[in-house]
Amino acid sequence: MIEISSPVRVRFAPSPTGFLHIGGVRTALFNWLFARHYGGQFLLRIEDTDEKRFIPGAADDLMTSMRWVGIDWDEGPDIGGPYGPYVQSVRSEQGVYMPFAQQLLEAGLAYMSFTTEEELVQMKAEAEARGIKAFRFRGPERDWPLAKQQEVAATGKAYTIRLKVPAEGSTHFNDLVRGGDDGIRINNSELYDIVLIKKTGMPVYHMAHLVDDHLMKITHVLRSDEWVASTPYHVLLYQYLGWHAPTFAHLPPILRQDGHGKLSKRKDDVSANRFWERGYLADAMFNYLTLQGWSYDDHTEIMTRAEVVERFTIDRVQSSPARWNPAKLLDMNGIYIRALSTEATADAITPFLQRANLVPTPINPSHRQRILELTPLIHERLKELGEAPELLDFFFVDIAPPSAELLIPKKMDAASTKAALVEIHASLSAVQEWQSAEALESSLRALCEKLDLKPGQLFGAVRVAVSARTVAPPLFEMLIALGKSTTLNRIQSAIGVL
RNA sequence: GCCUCCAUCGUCUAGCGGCCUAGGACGUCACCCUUUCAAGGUGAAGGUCGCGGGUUCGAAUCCCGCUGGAGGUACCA
Repeated sequence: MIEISSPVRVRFAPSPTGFLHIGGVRTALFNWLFARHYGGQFLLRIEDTDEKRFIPGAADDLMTSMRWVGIDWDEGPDIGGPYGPYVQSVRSEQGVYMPFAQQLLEAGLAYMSFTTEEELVQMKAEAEARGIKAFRFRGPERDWPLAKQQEVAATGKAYTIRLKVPAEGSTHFNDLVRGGDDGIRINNSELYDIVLIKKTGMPVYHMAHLVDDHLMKITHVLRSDEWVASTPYHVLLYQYLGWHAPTFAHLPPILRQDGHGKLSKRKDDVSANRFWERGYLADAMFNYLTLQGWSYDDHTEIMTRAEVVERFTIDRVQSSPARWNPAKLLDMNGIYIRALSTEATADAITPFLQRANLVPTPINPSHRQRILELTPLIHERLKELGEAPELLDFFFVDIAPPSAELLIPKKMDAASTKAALVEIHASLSAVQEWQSAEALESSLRALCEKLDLKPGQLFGAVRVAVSARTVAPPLFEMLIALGKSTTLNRIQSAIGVL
């Protein structure tokens, strides 16, 4: 059993380089769950130290995605907090990071490096040519006295500030989910002198996140597993700065459906906003994501938010990768949709009907009423709310008469189908009360006997005649919803086809 | 290549030395229900616990090796 010392402070620190994809949401979610379960704070921090990849508006999009699944934060760029600001570019401008780089420089634990990117590429190529299998950059300036470094810098030559990693020994850290009891250890000879401050003066991730985590009093770092390889640098930095390192927990990656590689926003259609656009319920997404890398026991999958918060412990987080499984998500979405009330479902599908121009925007009372009537017909058949328009369009707009091919039931021909439809038209015309499915059904069942047709044949012909499709809601409820005159008109049109 | 991590049905997972002739879910298939499609019900197929060695009275569970996969190897995060 892993003991977690409360109170706990965790953060989600995305970089605004595009929309938030589902893997990012999962990372945010686990941090949130961790904070809520162990009783602590969850904060949001924007890591926009990469000027080249920055995308305007991405930060807002990302917050929208998080709010959608129900993740809220106690401190963040939009709401502030005691350790703000929560945007790294702003912090950098305020000079938050430089003093610490300076401290390292003065202690001889970092150095000004005048090697350019071009020179570095060349050095690598040369090393490779000489048969050196792994090139680990150590700047020639690493052993220069600081005064000499400053002298060259004073000439106006551009420089970066690099971490001076130890030549020997190894670096070790513990991880709440990976590496077992012995933790993870790497030889320092595998490390290279990473850049801490770019030549633009902007800190690199390794520097910025670490300074911020310390200043913001982060106690636990739950992040995606791609960071384990650079954690040794972070451990070293904490030592050099004389700070107590937070506890690490590297979350398992979410692999692509085919298992080859991690889920990526470029190759996979997994941006968070895609899911609400297609009609996924936030609760379903929350529940599904919860199971991507975590499980409660051997049989419980459907859980409310409160249940997950209560049950989420770090020791039940998987160390092996999860796999993106859209079929499972779809199934779960169906479960959550079916659990909705008729009213809630009607509200949920309304935007989709509006987007398909089947109902006006804003909605008016009569259309709202109409949607309410129609919702029970498709409610339990819905797996994505976005399917609603195609399931319901023929209730709102005129349909082209179905083709003869679609209209003619099994073991029947055009003539017999036509004859049957004429009889159906007559029978239904005679129905006075157009409100009872039972009345309509008994009328048509009587006709089945009279014409010696199976219900499947006759009902099928009616279904196609009024909806122009073979898959539709239950027939009699559908006829009632359609109304008597529309039903009869469509049957009449179908007769004309044959 | 090198470094690190990971390894149970097609997929996700339960399992932390005897309860396992390995449990659940998704998916698949069959049947029932039935006017179509769903939903629901019942059931089936599907795993020599990646492979090979150990440790132990006993291993899916511990150790070692191998193999496979993923991640990292940027003045990106």
